[in-house]
Amino acid sequence: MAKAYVPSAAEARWYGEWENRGYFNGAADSEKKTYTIVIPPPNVTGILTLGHVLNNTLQDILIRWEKMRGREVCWVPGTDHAGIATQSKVEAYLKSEESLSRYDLGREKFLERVWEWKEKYGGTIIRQLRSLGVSCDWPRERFTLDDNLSDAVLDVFVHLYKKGLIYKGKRMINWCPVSHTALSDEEVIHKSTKGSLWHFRYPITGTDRYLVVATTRPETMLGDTGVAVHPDDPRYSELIGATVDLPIVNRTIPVFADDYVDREFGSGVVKVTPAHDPNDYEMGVKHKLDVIDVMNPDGTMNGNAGKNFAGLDRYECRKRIVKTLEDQGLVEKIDDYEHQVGYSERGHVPVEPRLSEQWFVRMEPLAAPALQVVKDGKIRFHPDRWVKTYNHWMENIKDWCISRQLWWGHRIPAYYCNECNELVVAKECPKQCPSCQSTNFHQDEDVLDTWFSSWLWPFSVFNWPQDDPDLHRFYPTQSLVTGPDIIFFWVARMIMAGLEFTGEIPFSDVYFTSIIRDDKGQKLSKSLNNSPDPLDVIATYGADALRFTVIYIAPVGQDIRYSNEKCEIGRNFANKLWNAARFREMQGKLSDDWSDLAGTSGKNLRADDKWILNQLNTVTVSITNSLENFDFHSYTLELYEFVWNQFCDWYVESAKAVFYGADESLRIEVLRVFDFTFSAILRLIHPVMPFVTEELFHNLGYVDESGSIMLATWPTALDNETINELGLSAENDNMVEEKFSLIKAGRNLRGNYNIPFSKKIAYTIKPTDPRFECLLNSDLDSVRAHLNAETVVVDEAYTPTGSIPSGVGKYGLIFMPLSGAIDVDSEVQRLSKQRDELTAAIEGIDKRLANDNFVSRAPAAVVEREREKRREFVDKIQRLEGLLSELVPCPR
RNA sequence: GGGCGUUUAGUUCAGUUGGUUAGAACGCUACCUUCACACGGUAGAGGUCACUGGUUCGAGUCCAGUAACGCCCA
Repeated sequence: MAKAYVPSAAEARWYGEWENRGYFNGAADSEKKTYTIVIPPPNVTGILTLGHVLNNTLQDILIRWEKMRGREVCWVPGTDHAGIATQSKVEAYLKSEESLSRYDLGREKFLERVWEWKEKYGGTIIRQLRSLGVSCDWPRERFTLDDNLSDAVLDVFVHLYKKGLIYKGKRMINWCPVSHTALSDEEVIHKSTKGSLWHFRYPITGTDRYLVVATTRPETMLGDTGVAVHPDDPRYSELIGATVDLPIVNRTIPVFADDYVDREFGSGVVKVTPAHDPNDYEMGVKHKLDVIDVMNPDGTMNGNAGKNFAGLDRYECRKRIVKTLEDQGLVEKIDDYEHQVGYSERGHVPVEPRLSEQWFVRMEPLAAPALQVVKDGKIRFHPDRWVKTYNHWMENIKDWCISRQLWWGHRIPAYYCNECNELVVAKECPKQCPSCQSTNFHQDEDVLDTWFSSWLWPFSVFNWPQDDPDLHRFYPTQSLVTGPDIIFFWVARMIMAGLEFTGEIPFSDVYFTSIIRDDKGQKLSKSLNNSPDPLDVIATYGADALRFTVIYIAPVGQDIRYSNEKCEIGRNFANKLWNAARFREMQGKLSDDWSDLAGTSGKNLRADDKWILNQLNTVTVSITNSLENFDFHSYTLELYEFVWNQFCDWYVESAKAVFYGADESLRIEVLRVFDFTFSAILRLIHPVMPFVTEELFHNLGYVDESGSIMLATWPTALDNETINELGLSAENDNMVEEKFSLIKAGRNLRGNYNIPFSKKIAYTIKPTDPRFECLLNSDLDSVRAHLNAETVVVDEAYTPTGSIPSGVGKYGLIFMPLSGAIDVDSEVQRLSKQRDELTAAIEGIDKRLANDNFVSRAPAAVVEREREKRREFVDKIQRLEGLLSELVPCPR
């Protein structure tokens, strides 16, 4: 084996092998209980980001783990067609390559080009995911525009329409002036923006007075059709019913009262533009105001704006309006003003509220049952605080605008009769108009929001509504792993869709991942140039290292601060594991009976062997528990701690004493314990580090060429009978750990005199407890190894004569007899410091014990623990005093 | 404005239902290429647990308030 782990070799060797052997593929005809995950389908135009790394590693951990636990697993991968993103990308491509717009090509030709583009460049992310080692069921890969999935979309549309839950209507929607399409509320990002609050004077008709209106959007004044004040505002009450002369356009518009108006804001007078503001629209409907649309779809002004402004961009128009009003003396003042502006998620420009004809889904009836299943705990969120967010949105749910003025997507299955304009909603173009019997129809031009296909993903991937065996076996799915940013877009809607269309919850657990930021806490973004390419990271540190690190550094339910350097954590850990295996390989071939401990008795084991087995047992239970609770962070923390600080630091060193020793039968026993433990370690790590564990499982001979750790079983806790037979106990653990702590005290003595660890020296241990003495004598070799001692003498009657460096433990003392002179002053200082710390601790304990309230009210066990602690500290102090009294200054 | 979260060592974070002298990693200091590993070993320094008050025999942990930062919604 190489001196250090080389990830690229193992990665290249195993991924293709796993895939070829079909390990990733769920079998619908299997008898096993199933475990299914559907991937959050990444954008087909996307490339792998660290967010995907985190998300997919988590899913892979679950899948690999459940497979080892004996479930028939199926992880369905795929991509979504990402309507706006993909269409814009291809449009930009055609523009730059061929100077063609989509209109030049026409709908059909353009779509051909998008498909071509998708085949050529799309799905990069799917190929990249493989380098991460994910065990997706690739033959089941789906795309939201696949025939089956499209069919599901049409079915659902027709179903909801017939049920009266889909309607078409003229409403105020969010319009993206760049993409020229409607957006749902969820696609609008509110950003705090520095702007101005302009105060304009609107002359009151027939007087020389005026009303001051405050606005953040001067250009919309061209479409004003009213002015509103609060009904109880005494400043304006007499003007209600009057009119003002709208400047520039010279339109006479009414002053009316509406309690929507905030008297405190601005001047307390609101200009009302029903065509360009949702609240104004509501007021317009209520007060029967005219609706005058002054803008084109691209955000420029139209003819209604008047010839001086028509054709201008909305922001250019704003400047000119202000200028014009200033010239006319109609600007009262301009205040700086910071307010929330809605930006298009895709177009990155402010959205324009716009009145237009769109398709909507009535959400309230769908939300009610979806709210209930989460309330009932049938679907659990992790961390569960997201339930609050979910509930809040669901309880205040608004109708979903699902039509998009795009070409790339599922075209709305609505047909209009060319003769009488009758609307027919059906999966296919009707043969005959039900109203006028005409046979000529045209289909609605719009396509559906991409999420309208995504919300069906958990069952459409299994060919719903067809009667498919996969659907019966693998749906409902079990876990969903996704970002909290799409809880509304996707998670909530999937729950609604699952219940509405299949009558079942689509999954039972939802894990919301952390958001990855850079190490300064900034969001990763292309413009900041702070998003590392995961493929580069994998090339440098290895896929396992990246996987492990990302999980290890992810605090539960909080943002991750990531930097490439942090991947050293995972790389070093993989290397540590590798070298532990390498050490084992040097000791000869694998034990024949490594897979269990049958026939082994505690009589044949050393205390250290019992200790590591008990630790393994504990960590196995604990890790399994962490995974069951979706606590991935703890999972990696516990693995790291156990492998590094327990197994490698203590057990491997302890085993060396036996491996390099003369007792052949003991050697066989210890090798077996080592092999048993290490095989469990590899299996426990496998879900998060699939490559190195597979490589080592083979290198050490746990499986032959044709086998795989993927097919190995997940370690479980030993039963009580075995535990008793092996003599595992907390008492033994405690003794062993006290031994380790005395060893550390011994090493510390070495450090104090700058004696390198490589130099073998003599130690004497004076046990103060017969059990401890017995423990030491039963395995002195390992103590010698841990101390790198020439000799270790255990002598219960030992009395130091003269000044000898020493350390104190719970069950004994350790001495480092030196031939040369010792530094008495520093010895005195060191031991006194320890004594003083203990004295202080005892003072604290005495204070507690002197308190009657503590003694009478605290649980007896707690009080007893304090007393026990006190005894221990007093003992230690006595020993320290004894040692101190022996230290005599050397004559100088 | 409403909601959610965070604040513990220089840095990034653990810290179970309140109960040892509050832990780890990285970084730092000293020593060490010893026979698995310098992607390593050994030892060490480093913390009035954001602040104020409360509950309690006992608070990093529970409660209330304050501050700062972050996210979501309006």
